[in-house]
Parts: sequence; C-alpha cells; structure tokens
Amino acid sequence: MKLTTRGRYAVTAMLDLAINGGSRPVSLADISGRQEISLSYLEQLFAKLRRGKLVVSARGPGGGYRLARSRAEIFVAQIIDAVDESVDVTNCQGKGNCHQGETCLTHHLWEDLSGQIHEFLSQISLGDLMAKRDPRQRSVRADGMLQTLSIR
Amino acid sequence: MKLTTRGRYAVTAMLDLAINGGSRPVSLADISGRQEISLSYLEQLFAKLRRGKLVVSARGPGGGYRLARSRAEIFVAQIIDAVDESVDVTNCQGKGNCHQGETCLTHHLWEDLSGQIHEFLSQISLGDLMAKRDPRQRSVRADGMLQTLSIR
DNA sequence: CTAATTCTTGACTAAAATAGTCGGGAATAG
DNA sequence: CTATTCCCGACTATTTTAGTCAAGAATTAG
Repeated sequence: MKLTTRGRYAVTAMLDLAINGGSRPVSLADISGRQEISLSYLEQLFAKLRRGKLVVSARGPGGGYRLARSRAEIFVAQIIDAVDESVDVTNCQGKGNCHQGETCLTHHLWEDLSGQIHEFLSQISLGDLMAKRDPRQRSVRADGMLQTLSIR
Repeated sequence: MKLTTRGRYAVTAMLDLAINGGSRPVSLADISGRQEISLSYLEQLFAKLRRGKLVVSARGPGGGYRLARSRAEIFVAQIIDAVDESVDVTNCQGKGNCHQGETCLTHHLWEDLSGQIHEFLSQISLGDLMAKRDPRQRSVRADGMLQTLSIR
C-alpha cells in the first residue's frame, strides 16, 4: 500500500464524480475546473480508473464519466490500487535466501501493517465519505458481517 | 497523511531497532547490513527520527541508536510524521475563497479520511507489530480506553 | 451531414521527491 | 592515540509526479 498525492487526486476526482454525477455523465473539464487538477493529468488518471473498472465513459457532447457502480460499492482502496500500482516491498522475493534473517522478519511485519491499512481503506466507500453523518462512526467488516464501531 | 517508501524505510529501521536493540545501542551500520538500506540514507532518516524524539544516540565505539521510550509507546504514525513532513492538501487554505464550492467539500472529505488513516496508525505501536501473537487481533482506542477488536 | 464536444492515446517535458554519495567533523570508548 | 560511530552539509543520479502537446475516434446536437 502506498499513499501518494496521485492517489489523493484520484480519490478527490472520484468524490467529485460521486457528488456531481447524477443521471448524466460528468466531463473531465468540469472536474478539472472544480478541483483545480490539470485536464491532461485527469485524463491519465481516468484512463487507469477505467481500466480498473471503476468508471465508465461516454464520448461526444454531453458525455463524460460516471461511476461504474453505486457509491456504496466503490471503496477507497480500489481507487488507490487502480492509479498507484503497488511496489514490491521485499528484497528477497520468496527466493528463500536471507532465511531466518531479521530482514525477512521486519519485511514481513511491514507487509502485515500494509495489509491492515489496505483492509482499512477497503471498508470506506465513496458513499461513506459522502454520508459522513457522524464522522465518529465507522463500519468495520468482521467475519463477513458489518459491525458498527464508534471511535473516539 | 502520506505513505511513501521513505516512511516504509523508517518504520522498517525502527522495527529493526526494536527487535535488535536490547540494553546496548544498535549502530546504523548493523541496520544497514540487515535491512539493505544505504548507510548514508539511514543517517538522514535517523537525523529526523532523533529530532522527532523517537530515538536517542550514543557516539563512539559501541555506540549507536536506541529507542527513546518503550516499544509500546512508539506508534507508527509518529515515525511516519517524523520523516515525511506532511503536505498541505487544500488549495484555498482557510482563505474563505471558493466558499461553498465543491472544491472545499471534497478537500474536506479527503482531510477527514486522511485524519482517519492517521488515527489508525496512531493506534499501532512497535510493540504491537512485534507481538503479533494473533495477526487477526488488533487493539482500537475508543473513548480513551483500549478495546480489543477481532477483525476478519 | 456537419460541427462541436468529449474521450483516447502516445510521446514528450519540467519539476519535485527520493535515494544515494561524498567528505569532513565531533564525541567517545578502549 | 585511535578506531568507531554519530553528525552535518553539500552534492548528484534516478524516479516519480504532474503537466503539455498533438492527433485521432466516437458521438451528439442541430
């Protein structure tokens, strides 16, 4: 898991789409104007988001992009994964060298943490962010069920 | 909140320190060897970690670094904050322009999410990562108390 | 049909961040 | 004294980020 400015742009743009996209598509020019992200850069991002099946496009006048599914079914982790191809963290990729070394241990611990962050962001949908009724409430997936946990 | 390779290096190095640091300090040369991070780069990272009061140093032969406090009192968010100075996300920094605009809305939502990630990483200590008795158990701070939540 | 709109693609570029290098110091243990 | 280790600043190479440009394809409005 990586969390860069590009990922932030992507989430921001998708949020804009979720907010401003009703029945009709939203053009990149509109998003560019509202979010102050260069149009060409948005084009690059949306190419990846489209490949990631998160948005669908419509060309021609009145065209643009719309979410590929409902706000509740698009999660932050998916957006970031789509635009930020993940890096390999280990330097002994299953090669089995550095066996029992501290190297493997810390790398494993990091991967574990990274996985937890990913899991965390997999629980937050665009709909959750928009709803935001009570920011101190968050839903946590546990054993397949959704369990509401109030934090802070 | 940003999560880059630099932050990963820092957390990895701090984990190494937590694991290999007993009573005596650990030299950067040792960490460099184990984690395959260049010595000079580690020096830069540890300069920041020291300024962030996360480690203390000891010069001379047998010297090195040790954690500034116990493993249980050093949290991942603190490490990342120390080495990855955060960026400002908004483009209308409280100036009040773009009032009521969609721009402010999405930025606010992003900041909110970013804060949640930060809060999440503020709950995980080096000790937690090391303990890792059952990776499916994680502690979540709620209302000042620690509440154990089993996930997945 | 025509023209304007909008996505689509690829190549290129500027700027910033990342990762690493180098060389000289200062403290300190043995 | 001397080897070790942190400390510091300047410098550099590489990669990533962000943006530009240009040509083209699909589609809709009129």
